[in-house]
Amino acid sequence: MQGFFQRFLMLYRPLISKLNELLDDYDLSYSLWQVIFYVKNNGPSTLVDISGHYNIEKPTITRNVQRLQEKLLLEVVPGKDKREKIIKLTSRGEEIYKACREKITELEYKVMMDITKEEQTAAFDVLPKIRKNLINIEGGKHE
Amino acid sequence: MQGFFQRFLMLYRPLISKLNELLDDYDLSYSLWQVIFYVKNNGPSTLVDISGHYNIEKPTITRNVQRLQEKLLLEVVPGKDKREKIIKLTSRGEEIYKACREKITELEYKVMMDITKEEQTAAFDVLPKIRKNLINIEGGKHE
DNA sequence: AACAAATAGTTACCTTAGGTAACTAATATT
DNA sequence: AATATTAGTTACCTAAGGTAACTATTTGTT
Repeated sequence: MQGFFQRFLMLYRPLISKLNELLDDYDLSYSLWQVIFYVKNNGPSTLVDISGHYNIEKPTITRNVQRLQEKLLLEVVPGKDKREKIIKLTSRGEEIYKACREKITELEYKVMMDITKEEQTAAFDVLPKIRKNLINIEGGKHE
Repeated sequence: MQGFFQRFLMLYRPLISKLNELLDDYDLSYSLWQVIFYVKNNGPSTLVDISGHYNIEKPTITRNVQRLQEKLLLEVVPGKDKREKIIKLTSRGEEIYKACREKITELEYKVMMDITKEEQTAAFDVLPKIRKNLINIEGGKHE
């Protein structure tokens, strides 16, 4: 399947910029959206949870959480373990989540219009498999 | 097909970092590789060709071409139209291309091992369709 | 209980990959 | 000939991420 990565990566830039454009209406970017998305779908979380899930370093998440706090979309409460901070959506955060979720789903729908259900499903299933394989190979760094 | 973008973007970071790791052995990064790849597959090209193909602004391509020239992988000759510069692979560039191409194909193979031929093909075909749809929607900027 | 090791989060600073505005030189258009 | 467009460049900016080194708390170990 030579050329798969090429095709994959040719989609990345148009997609991320379309999403950023869409999210810009809510004063967000995809990297901020990811945090909201995680907290919405996994419940109140720590920084380490989010960092681990996306494989993004803690300082980056710290910054993004801080920015979302300033926008009043997240609130942070101390955990029982006093080192931890528990990150939650505010009600404003919930609203924005819903609005963005709808817009994104709508875009997903539009962009898939002319693609058969079977192909959609295949692609949908393939992506996480590739990811898993890639991560398993990846002895590169963590040895 | 809600969640497709999410799955897509969860693959991006591991993939690009794996590729950068691989290309680092040849003192390249994916953004430099893209230029080599284009010139190899489309023949001697101008900066505008490359910029247009990847939808990346000219200054970025200028820089990447300059870096590849320093590495002696590309050479640049003036075009008939004297505004243009024609960008070609050097023989060293051809060699590096071949070596990287092999490594990348090998990785593509590994990462697809446990995926049926049908699913592979479906995913392979779907990606450019989505890209096309996305770009057609995208009145966002160029109006 | 006391102390060493690990963990959560932060701060300061760096890197990569890209973009914008404004320019020069050359070619096309009127 | 004068004007507009195009190819490429330069200087400067931005977004998104990383690393190293730090503090404050747990957790484990003796």
